[in-house]
Amino acid sequence: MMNDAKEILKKTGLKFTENRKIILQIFISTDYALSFNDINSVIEHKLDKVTIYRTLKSFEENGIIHEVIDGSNKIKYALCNNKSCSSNHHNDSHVHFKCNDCEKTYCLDDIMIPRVKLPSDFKLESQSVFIQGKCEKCKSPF
Amino acid sequence: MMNDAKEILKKTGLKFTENRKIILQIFISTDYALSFNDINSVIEHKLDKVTIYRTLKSFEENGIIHEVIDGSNKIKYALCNNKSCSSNHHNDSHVHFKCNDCEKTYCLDDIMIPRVKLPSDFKLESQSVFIQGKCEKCKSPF
DNA sequence: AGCTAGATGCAACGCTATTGCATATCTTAT
DNA sequence: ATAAGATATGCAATAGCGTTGCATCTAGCT
Repeated sequence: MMNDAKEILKKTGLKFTENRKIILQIFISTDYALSFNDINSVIEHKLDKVTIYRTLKSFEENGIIHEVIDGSNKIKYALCNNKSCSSNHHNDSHVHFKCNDCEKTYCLDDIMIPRVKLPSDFKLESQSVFIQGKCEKCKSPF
Repeated sequence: MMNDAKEILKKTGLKFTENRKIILQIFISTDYALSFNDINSVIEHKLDKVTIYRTLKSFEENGIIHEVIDGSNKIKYALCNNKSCSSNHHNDSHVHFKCNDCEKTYCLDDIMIPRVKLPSDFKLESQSVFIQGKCEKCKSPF
């Protein structure tokens, strides 16, 4: 079972601490990208903010989560479901969808990204697609 | 000649001031997206920062520039070359390219964006493609 | 020239995120 | 099980980006 916090942390060599378990489990049980504030609310401000920020950084550096860009001007992170994420390189070239109503941003890992043909003076290294719209819950008023 | 600051401002109904002319001309003569700091450097800190921020906001609200999301967690703006931008709505669904070396972000207005097929529970409202790599200058070491 | 809405500048503030340092905790070796 | 070393945590302070309130100034009209 890959979605076990302890297993995931063990693989990275990071120390297994209560705080990290708590934060990682929030990621595991959430299907959208999380900001500092999202996490802080869930844990009801019980951890120091520096701890949260540093935890997120170290998770990212160890290939557990990746940064999600959604124009909110806040750093958001989501679990790396892709096995090819590592400490050196994130393979996060997938579709990100942000709901304009609830502001939640989802990783759509399963959607194929069509290749864009660039002018020859640009060298492509990674490509992601960012879509805005309405998510299922916000689409219908019920 | 559409690239005349006075002409552009006249169309919006915004007052034509020296500050706005200066800032708008920076956009006209730059081919990549500009942050507050980019602008502030060019004008050598001669304007109050509030003025710059408010100028950018009003330019955006009047369809002159649009926000460019490039993961820098700073607001960047670029000229709306698309005629369909207005005070109500920006038609900025085009490719953005960010150079991982020089950090400059370009709007590639001429590149066609391939449509992505979304799961049926998401409703698409706008789509942009964000590419990272190396720009011409940074690609070759000369 | 004078009037008025809108533009500007200054001061203060709020929020996000980071750094330095002292203390606490995990992990490994004994 | 314990001690030692490496790493994680918390507190205080700080930096950077962006905004708001308010007083003053100016563009553009009559």
